[in-house]
Amino acid sequence: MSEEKSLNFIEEIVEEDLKNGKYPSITTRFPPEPNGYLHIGHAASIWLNFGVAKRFGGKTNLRFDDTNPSTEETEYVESIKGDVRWLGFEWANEFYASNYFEQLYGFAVVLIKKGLAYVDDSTSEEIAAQKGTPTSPGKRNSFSDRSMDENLTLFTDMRAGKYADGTKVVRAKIDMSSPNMLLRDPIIYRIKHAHHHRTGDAWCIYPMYDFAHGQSDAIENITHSVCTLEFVPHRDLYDWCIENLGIFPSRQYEFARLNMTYTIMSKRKLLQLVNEGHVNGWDDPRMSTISGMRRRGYTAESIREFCDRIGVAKRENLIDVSLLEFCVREHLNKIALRRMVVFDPVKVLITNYPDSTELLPSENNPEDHSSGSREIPFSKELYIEREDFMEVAPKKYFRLAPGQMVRLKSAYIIQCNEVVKDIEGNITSVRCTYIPESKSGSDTSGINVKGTLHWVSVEHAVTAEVRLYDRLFKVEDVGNAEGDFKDHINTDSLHVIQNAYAEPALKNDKADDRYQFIRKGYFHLDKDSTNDKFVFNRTVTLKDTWAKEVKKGG
RNA sequence: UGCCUGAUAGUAUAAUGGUAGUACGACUGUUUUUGGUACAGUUUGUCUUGGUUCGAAUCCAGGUCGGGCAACCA
Repeated sequence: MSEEKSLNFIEEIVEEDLKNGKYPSITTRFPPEPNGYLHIGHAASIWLNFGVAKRFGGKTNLRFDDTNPSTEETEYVESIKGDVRWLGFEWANEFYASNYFEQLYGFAVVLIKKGLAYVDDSTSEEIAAQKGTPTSPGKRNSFSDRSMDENLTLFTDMRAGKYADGTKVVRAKIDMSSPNMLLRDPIIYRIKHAHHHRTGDAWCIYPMYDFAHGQSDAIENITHSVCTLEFVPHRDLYDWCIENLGIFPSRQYEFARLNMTYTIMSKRKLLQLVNEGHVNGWDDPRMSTISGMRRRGYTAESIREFCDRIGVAKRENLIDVSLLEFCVREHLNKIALRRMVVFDPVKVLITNYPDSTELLPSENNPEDHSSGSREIPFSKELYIEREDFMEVAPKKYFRLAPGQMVRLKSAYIIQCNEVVKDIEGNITSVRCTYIPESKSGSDTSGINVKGTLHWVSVEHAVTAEVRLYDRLFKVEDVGNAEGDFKDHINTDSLHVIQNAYAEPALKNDKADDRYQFIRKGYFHLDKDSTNDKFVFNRTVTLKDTWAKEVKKGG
């Protein structure tokens, strides 16, 4: 399969560790904080963590890093589980850092007893000031001299709820002059009288990330703890805790997080878009969330393929969103059912066609003959796309124009004879004649035309709402653009067509189907659809070389 | 001013002292009842200066540029 494909640097480390017998088998984990919905960047992390374990016969835990009760909610836990499953991954265990609160508390006691932690009554401003700066060392305060017994008592009282938020913290006693700021006696426990989504009000002190993550890894015997580059400076502290606690030696490795053009990859900013109404919820099809992409019609397979193609490395990157679009087109091309839908209609009257209806067969997917075919009603009154007719056509325009011939997909060749306009000069319909011998499948006309158009019979058309999406931001590198990221929002990212005209076959299709509206793009039924109203989201357009040609021309 | 970290076509990623390759993009062309798909081809790269070596993207030294580090966030 992908056996010849070279290993990424994480996989190389794993292969080496396995070969050396450092571990008999490996365990990884995906550790989201349940404070928001997962986005495409998380998908890359999920793919990495689950993928590496799978490739080397190991397992992966799903662990919720829920050590900050004020931002976390059960709703997020549920959405995260749904997203991971939808992406196609199965976790060996579902764990929560909050499961370990008692053990973590015990670890802090161990540190206090070893003289490696103390209770500090300073304010956060004082603590920050005493830390020094990256270029000048910090200074310990007098609280660091408290006796072990006093620290133990104070810590017990903190847990018992005797103190208000912010009045005391526990700090690890490491090195106030370390060049690594994180080692300057970092805070490991703080007081928070807040309701936790799992432990309720059982606790009023909560461990900090740095005192929870590595220990949780160790408790679960995680061999390779993979995280993003911003945690590199945390690794010293991660190792310090493991070493001084004498627990399972999990190791942390870092890779560069995914950045994508025209996209934000920050839960905080995504939350802002939701809360301030710039989008309609976390699963708005314009969002880079997994749920948004799913609703838009992306397939899990195409997202996995994308992750596979972008690879894993340590250098900062900005991946072109067009690669993601390529991946989804590639997959959808193979599975999507072809349908004809006219967005902006112009009426075509075939003057020499009888007043009757004929059923014409058409393939559901030329890439997959097993998908069969359907029958499309054809009659003398049709809709075609307004942009497929021009009264005065440029040279390379292969579509309908006075005197010009085109093929109607799966039907006949027609020729335009006359343009009908209203008093204001707007084109209201086009009068054509058809070539009876040119019927698809039994064409004896000998005529070759360059253009093929999609169409819908007026009498048989069903209407549907179609939602067309554009990128949410106007600048490539939103994360590094000048000013507030909201200044760069594309206010024209949603275009709704209330009444598109679709061939009747669309009525019978199942909600989970993927469609290609011929010449228009890939579409997916939206959850807003009802029994009498269809709503389709455009997942992605087709590649459009004609549009490019037009742009070049003028 | 300190520490950590990175640098290969436009964008990603491979080559782990021995032919700089792949994908996407861009550009040509062929096929096509989707200006889609498929197929063929073209295009563009080792940050820099030295050093080690028969041989350096790879090892060493200096420089340049980018990212990160002083939350009771994760």
